[in-house]
Amino acid sequence: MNSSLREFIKVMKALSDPNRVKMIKLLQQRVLCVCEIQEVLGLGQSTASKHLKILEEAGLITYSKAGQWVNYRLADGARNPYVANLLGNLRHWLEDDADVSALMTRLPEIKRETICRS
Amino acid sequence: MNSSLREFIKVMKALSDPNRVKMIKLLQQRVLCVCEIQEVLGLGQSTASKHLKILEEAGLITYSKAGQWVNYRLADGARNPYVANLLGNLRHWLEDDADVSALMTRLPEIKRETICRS
DNA sequence: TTATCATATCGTCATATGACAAAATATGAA
DNA sequence: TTCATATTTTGTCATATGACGATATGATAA
Repeated sequence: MNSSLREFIKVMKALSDPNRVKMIKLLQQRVLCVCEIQEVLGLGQSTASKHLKILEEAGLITYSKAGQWVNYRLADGARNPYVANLLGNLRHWLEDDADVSALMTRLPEIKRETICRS
Repeated sequence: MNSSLREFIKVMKALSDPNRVKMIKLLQQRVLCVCEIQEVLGLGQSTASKHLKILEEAGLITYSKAGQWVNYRLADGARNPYVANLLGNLRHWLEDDADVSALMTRLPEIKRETICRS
């Protein structure tokens, strides 16, 4: 079990940026590729990719390659029960935030086929 | 209820520094004044004070003045149940971290009367 | 008042962070 | 092969963070 302070700090830092928190909230809805996330959040492509890497290194999300796409999804809670608890908390924590709510509303309109070209 | 993304980020940032996390762990044991915290963590006085302010502004701790001393303690969980849950989590999260364990062991030896002069 | 002690704030500096554009990789199609 | 697409990596820059010392504030004691 990995409960070092260093790991804890990594998780907290990962959740210290609004865009990364929004990414977690989005991924709690469904699996997403980088370009979908980039589109919803209005970020540069490299910026989105970098944020996703930070979340992945903190153990909060995982990815799998599917052809030219990289699918990101929430990590399952098996690795660390405290992280699992925190992510569970986060499912409801930001329900009254206007920005986050707006994202949740817009997410169903975001379709990979519309954004990406293949 | 205060569940805005901005408040959430403030909490995460407050917990993104090792010294501040240690302060929370120490305050989970007992009430402490600034000079005790400064001594245990080996920080400069201004640095300790500044970190405590950040924790206070995030709603994680509170303080009360007692003469020339300022007593810091954990905030009760009433303000935000998610924060309360997180702090509860933190009671056991870092049990196997060597640095934190060492602090816990040393804390009983730290007495305000020994450090402060009055 | 003056002196002392505990704490807070300010100024400065080195490092960390987050943004973007540009270049590098990797995959799939022609 | 060549081209286009999706993603990652790299470089640069402005801002944020954390450290300290010096100074300011606030309370107690003489």
